[in-house]
Amino acid sequence: MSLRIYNTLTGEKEIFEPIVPGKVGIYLCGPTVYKPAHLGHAVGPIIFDAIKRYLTFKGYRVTWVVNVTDVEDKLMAEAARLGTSVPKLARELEQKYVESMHALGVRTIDHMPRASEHIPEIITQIQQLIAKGHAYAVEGDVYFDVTRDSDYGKLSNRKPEEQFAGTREGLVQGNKRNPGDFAVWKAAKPEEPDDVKYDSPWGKGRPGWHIECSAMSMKLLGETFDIHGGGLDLKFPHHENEIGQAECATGKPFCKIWMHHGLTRFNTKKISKSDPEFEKVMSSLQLSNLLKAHPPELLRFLIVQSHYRSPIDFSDDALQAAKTGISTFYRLFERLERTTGADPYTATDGVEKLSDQPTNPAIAAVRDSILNSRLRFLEAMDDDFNTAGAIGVLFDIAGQINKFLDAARLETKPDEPARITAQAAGASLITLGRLLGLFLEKQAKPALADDGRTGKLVELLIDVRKMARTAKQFAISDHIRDNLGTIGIVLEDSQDGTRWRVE
RNA sequence: GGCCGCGUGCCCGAGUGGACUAAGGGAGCGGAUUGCAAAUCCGUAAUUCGUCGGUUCGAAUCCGACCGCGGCCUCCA
Repeated sequence: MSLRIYNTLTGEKEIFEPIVPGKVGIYLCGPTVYKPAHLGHAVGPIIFDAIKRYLTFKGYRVTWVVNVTDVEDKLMAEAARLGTSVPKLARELEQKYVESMHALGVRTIDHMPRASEHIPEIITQIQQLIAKGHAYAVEGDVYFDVTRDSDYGKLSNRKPEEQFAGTREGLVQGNKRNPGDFAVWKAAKPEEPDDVKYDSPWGKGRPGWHIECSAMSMKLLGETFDIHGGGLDLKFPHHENEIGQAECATGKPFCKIWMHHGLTRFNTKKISKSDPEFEKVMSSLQLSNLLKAHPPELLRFLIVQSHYRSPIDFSDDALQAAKTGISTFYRLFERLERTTGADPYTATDGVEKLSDQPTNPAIAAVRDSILNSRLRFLEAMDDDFNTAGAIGVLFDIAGQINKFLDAARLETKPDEPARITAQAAGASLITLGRLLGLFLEKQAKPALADDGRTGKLVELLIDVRKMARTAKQFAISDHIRDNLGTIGIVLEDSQDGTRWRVE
């Protein structure tokens, strides 16, 4: 089965064939670092991290680039408002962004180029555009001429001449030849700070919003590369303009596949900067706040649980449901460690490594069933990175392992072949999950904050409760369990004794 | 006004012409297990995929109309 990817450019799922066999170049539009990142900013990185993991698993050598736009009008305004400088603000927010991404398991980015460090490349590209008649300079500004680009609009299916008649408010014409033209270079104004004024053939100024992506992607990935991604809201104008600039400058196709992910919604609405509720909603959706309130893996799970092209409705209910769901895996991993004596997070050999030698039917059944699920997982991923379908398979596997463990009773009945099977099954599950960036490392279990004595006290209570149960003094035993429950200590009785955990 | 997308059980969410007698999760209910719970396992819900038509031997899947929701049209991940 071959990998198919939905390409916005053609509107179809296409069989993926890299430009250079065995190698894949990916560019994802990263943040403009002028405000703290919110949940929506994590969607692209999370799904592309999973995409890179999967492509790497399939044997491709992948180079993944995420830009940082650190010279831009909004940044200047925000820096002025905060009484700080643009570079200082940009570095601060970039640092926070990188930390958040790392916490979320996004660890496969190869390059994070900054716009401010690619001014020469940007200027070169603008010069190419001017030389070929695709851009023109007016009073220190340089504009891209959309009328000189015959297939401008092919990504978003727009024709510039038809575009502006019914638009909400007429476009500002200014010095532009056509209303649809856009700036590739902006002249500096005298009152602007010196650290955002760059020398250029057109005087001091700074790049327009789209040009940094064309310049940096081509520098790192070549003039034509495989995959360009970003949020659906960037399709027009940002990506359309990138294509225009890049292809007019080089005369070559810019990017083969365009992938756009869905937007995060809150109260069934997109988180939009023009929303009057924006600021209020923002603080609750700010990544740094969310990451303080919830395990990062939960947020990742929530995002990867729906298909990347669908919008994600974020709510406390959704978060709670995801939390309950993912705990199925955590419980299973604990159970595996308990019953096999091996930490599934460090295991490597999955069930596919178990021999086909005739063995007992239960072992053969769980092995075959997991092997089959593994295939379904890969099929889902091959179908336009259907992470939602893939997670469904993960739940199936967890059920299969639990069932096997229920039957094998390893807690009370040592059985080496069954133990090895359980261990391998767990490794298979974790390995597949890691293709989605899940189960990267063991979750810190909620624990009692103390010097160890409280734990001993809990053990003592469990011991007393056991005496009560033996004597059928259930009022006493239930009193102990119920009241420990109210302070977040959950008791679970089983054949091999009573376990407790903190919630 | 133009362009694009979506509408699947109580909720979320896969599936996009025949292997669908429509994954999976959450909630609910029933059962196994348990002294009772918890955890785990098993079972249970859409004769139906917004509505109405059409194409087809066959449609949740393709086409058309309509209804509803959302996105973009130079702030956006």
